[in-house]
Amino acid sequence: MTSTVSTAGTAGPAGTAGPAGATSSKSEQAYAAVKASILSGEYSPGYRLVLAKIAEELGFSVVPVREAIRRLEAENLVVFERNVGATVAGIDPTEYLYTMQTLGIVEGAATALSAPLISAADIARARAVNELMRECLANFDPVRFTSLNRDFHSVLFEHCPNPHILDLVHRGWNRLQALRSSTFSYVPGRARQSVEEHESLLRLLEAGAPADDVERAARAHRAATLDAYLAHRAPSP
Amino acid sequence: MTSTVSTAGTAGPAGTAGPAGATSSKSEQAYAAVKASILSGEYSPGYRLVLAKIAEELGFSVVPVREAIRRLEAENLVVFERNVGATVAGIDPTEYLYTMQTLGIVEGAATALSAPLISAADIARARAVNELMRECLANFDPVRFTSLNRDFHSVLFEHCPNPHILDLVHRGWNRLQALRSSTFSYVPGRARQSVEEHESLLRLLEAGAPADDVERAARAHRAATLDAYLAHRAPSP
DNA sequence: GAGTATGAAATCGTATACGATACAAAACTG
DNA sequence: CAGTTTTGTATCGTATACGATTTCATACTC
Repeated sequence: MTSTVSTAGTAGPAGTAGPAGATSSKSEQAYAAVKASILSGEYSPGYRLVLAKIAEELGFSVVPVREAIRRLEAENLVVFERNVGATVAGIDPTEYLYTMQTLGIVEGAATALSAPLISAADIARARAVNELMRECLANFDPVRFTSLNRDFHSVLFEHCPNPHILDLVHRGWNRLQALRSSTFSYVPGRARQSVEEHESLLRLLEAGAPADDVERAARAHRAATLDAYLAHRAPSP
Repeated sequence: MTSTVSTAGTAGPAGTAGPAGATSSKSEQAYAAVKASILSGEYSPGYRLVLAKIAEELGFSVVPVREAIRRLEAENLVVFERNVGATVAGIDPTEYLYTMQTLGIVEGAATALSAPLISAADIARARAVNELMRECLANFDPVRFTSLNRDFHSVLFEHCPNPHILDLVHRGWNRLQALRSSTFSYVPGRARQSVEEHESLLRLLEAGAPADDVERAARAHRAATLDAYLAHRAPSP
């Protein structure tokens, strides 16, 4: 591998095209950079993404940056307005509802499809994460709690054999992460209940429950979070 | 009326869809034009999309065309290869499986969410379409059958109040349409069975069945099509 | 003659340039 | 002084240009 290309090598060009090996294009890099900034929170919701500015920061021209941003738009991480500009997708209760509902559906399916492929080691791993979440409850650490929450669920759906579904799940999680929905949807009593539901889910998986049951449970888990948020916020018109 | 294209499915950026006649940007136009060509079958799977050529045809420069194509790539309607070019997404049994499975999930959910909003008139409309499909069976008209099939299901999920889910459903259908999966998945006995399942679905809706039942039925309907295809093709390794 | 270097053509990726649009502030008018 | 017009600036949208990469055909070596 290390051997540089140099002259045409006899080495079979067969399918190398290593996804990682090939230096990524600038639009790829820009995409990765901006996405990372959004997910990390450096660019918070509402942040104005000025093409020229980002291009300058990265040392690229605006063209690849524009492409990157439109790609992020397709993932609903930024909002683009014609002749005005792009901003990091912001919080909106309705959108939150849509996103949570959609994620509940695709994540439920992904988890159900993963279920038969989850090993005892996976479950142990997830349980360990869940215990750390329990600690966060005591320490009042919602940021870490949210991060661990994603880790927990990742273990449950990561074996999903259908990449399309998996992609949708990741998009949903990314969107929530970009919205920084942690502080937003961190309803007092809910977090504790969530941890308990996680444990139930794990027991269901350990018992080799039918896919249908797993799906229902996973979906209900998310619906409960959504409902808690809605109830928490409903009183005020 | 002939056009089944349904402009939905990933509407313009920022959900504009501005009917106010705001002239769309060239990249919008290019997007719409190329998308239409793919869905209509003018550009079949495997067709090579050369930027300069399309740009010339439309009278634009390559930049907006490139943007349009990358957007279509995000919808899985075209495949882009670095430094090589774009081609219309082709048929691949595995991809077909992934797509059908995913569509089954999101369409099932969309239909279930629509159910309470479907009127008697909607059902009558759907039933009329289904009768036309029955005629196609006699006339051996798989192309029209497939087109009507989309119309039928559109009636059932179009009231879905969650636009994210609706968008995913449209994407799935578009992808199948681009793949021209009709000829591909038109398994002899299956079409007739499909029409009967449609009738069952309508009766379920008329009876005001619980959302869960509707969802299960809609999903099973699609799974049955997929299974028929798999069984039809399975014998040969 | 099989397989490998070499070169030319096609196409993409990105930079730069400029016109178009939108928003805001200043100037004007009654 | 309120409302309207004008002007200015920031930013986007698209065209054009050129270097980079791939691909294919050709010539070459053993």
